[in-house]
Amino acid sequence: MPRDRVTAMDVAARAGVSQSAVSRVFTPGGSASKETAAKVRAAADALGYRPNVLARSLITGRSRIIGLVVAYLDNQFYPDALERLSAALQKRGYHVLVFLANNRSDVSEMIDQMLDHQVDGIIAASVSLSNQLADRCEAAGIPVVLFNRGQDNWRLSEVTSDNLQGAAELAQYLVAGGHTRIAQVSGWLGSTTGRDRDRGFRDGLSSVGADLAASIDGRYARSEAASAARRLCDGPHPPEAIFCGNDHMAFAVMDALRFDLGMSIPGDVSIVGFDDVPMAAWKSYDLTTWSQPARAMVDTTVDTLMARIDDRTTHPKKHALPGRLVIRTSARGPATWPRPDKQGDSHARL
Amino acid sequence: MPRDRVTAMDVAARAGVSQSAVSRVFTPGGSASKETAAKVRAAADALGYRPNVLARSLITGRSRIIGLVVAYLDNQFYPDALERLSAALQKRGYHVLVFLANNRSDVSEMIDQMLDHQVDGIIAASVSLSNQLADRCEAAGIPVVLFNRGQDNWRLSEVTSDNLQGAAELAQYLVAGGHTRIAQVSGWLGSTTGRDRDRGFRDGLSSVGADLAASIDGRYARSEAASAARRLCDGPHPPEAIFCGNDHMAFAVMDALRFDLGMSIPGDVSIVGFDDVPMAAWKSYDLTTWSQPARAMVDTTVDTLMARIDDRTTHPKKHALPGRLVIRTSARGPATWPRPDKQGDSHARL
DNA sequence: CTGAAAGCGCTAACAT
DNA sequence: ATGTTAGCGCTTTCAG
Repeated sequence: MPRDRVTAMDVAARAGVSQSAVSRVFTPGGSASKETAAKVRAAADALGYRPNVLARSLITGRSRIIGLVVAYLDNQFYPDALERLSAALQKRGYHVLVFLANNRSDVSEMIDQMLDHQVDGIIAASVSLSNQLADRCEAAGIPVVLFNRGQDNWRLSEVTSDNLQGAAELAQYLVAGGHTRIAQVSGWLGSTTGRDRDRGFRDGLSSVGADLAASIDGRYARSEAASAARRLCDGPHPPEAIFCGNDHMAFAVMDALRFDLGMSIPGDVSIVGFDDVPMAAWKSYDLTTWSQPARAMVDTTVDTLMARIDDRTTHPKKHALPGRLVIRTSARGPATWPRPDKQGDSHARL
Repeated sequence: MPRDRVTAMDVAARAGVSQSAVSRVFTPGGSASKETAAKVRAAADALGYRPNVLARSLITGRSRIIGLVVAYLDNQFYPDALERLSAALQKRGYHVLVFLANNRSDVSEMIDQMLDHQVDGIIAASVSLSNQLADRCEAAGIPVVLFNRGQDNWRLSEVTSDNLQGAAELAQYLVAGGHTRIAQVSGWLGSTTGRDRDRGFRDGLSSVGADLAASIDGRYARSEAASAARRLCDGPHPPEAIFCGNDHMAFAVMDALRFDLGMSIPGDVSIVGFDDVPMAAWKSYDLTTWSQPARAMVDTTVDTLMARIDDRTTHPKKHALPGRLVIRTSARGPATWPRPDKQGDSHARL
């Protein structure tokens, strides 16, 4: 029944001031005398008044809402990122309108709906935008930042970790660990992260005179990764090590090898992943992996977005943040790491 | 630069009709002749017009936004639920404003902000609302439904699974499997789900003449569950079986027992969980558990919410949906299950 | 500092 | 079926 919200008008009447006075008191930059403010506040409290954000947004043209598209939530990296993003945004007074682009649901449609809702900015996690879509956002003056996904598009900001470097170091680590036949269950090669990690891994191998024995695209999916692993290892010459394009697939690979093929890890085969999701530290997997700096990635994403919201002339920027190798027990490794010369390098950079 | 959105006015001018004609064409129930509609559509397309949802909501008083509060996302049950809820809501033309009540961040604050945004309804997953908060929502005329959490509050709708029944059947299953010393790492006893499962499990044991050897509150947290498991099993008389208040804790318990205490599952001890999250089927855990009907819970939640949005006089309702035992290998079980008499029962009910 | 007045972009009577 | 006229609840000139 109570469809009668209390409005600024009601408060004004009770406080004996004009409605615009009420508005001023509730507007950050508003100028009002101490007395007026006090009267208004009292009346507002008594009535339980809260400004209608919709009306405010309609005028100011800023909704303080950020649209967030996420592709999937079964890879623990994303719930984790979502949690952090939401917290960071909330701290800055923004709210999050989420869209899950699960299967083949139309990202284009979602972007349109976000635009309809006058979002102040858009974060696309692990989904890519067509040029056309990017245009539409730009036309609407809405900044977009890609999270954990790149794009050959100068209009869009993006935040990733240094996938090339990470995959390369994993490759070197495996070689240093004495592995010869090395295979890969790559991330989806249709995505920039998948391609970059693939590229980085191959380059890393060549940099130490090794090369890739076999590679199958696991498409970041558990079932595909599992079957890839079985195909890779069920032959006469199974690999000694497998690099997985992300942790999520690495878990599937480990399960398949251990329980379907009865192999031991790292006894029969070493496994490394990419991301360092919380589960990678669970003893059942204890996965050696590359840690993507989730916290820094989120902070950078939010900073970048805010900068562009506050100043539309700011240019889009691409960030590739540094990660680090996290050594656990799923892969046989060298006695010491980082290798001495590397150590020197990183000192030199300080 | 393009801060100049195209409005219904622009479209009207170009189409040579009134602005309200434009509105009618874009309003579901609007009456407009085929010709007008065509002209308007053409003009709108040419201009790239899309109605401003904010302005619309301001008038209609309905934002088509649902506020969703989630406590944590590290338990896979919730990302999963979020994904389903978001999809179900989207299908009905609603959007989701998410709030993560991670630590002790104020749920009250979040509810207020949702109210400020004129959400049409609120879903609270795994968080409880004080009576005061419930009042505030009711005063604003916003229906609330609790997901996977109950409350002694007649004003709030709630959707859970039949926690009592589920925990009871798990208890009976363990006893039938020949376990004598049975312990529990309970869900957080400060929550209704935690208490119901605890109650159900104890009742289930007594129903077959058994009782609980030990119980520690794991508070739905991984680390607490792990240490509880160690305390439970590190003594002279370790239990033969442990019931965990949810799968998330069960994984922690299994890891702790296997890797810290070197125990075998189910050789040394049987473990059962509650939820049947996707990970429970992973071979590393292969957890016997109670399947909460996530899909049905989500559908019921959305239906309930929609019903109350469309008709404010609808009374809040409490639903406890049926789940089912999922037998895997983490617990020693009886040769056959369901027990014959049970079988008869369920047939009788058809 | 404060009130009056003009909208933000749209929907919903109300006439025609 | 369509145009005209009021607003939704608020911010923001503009006078004073």
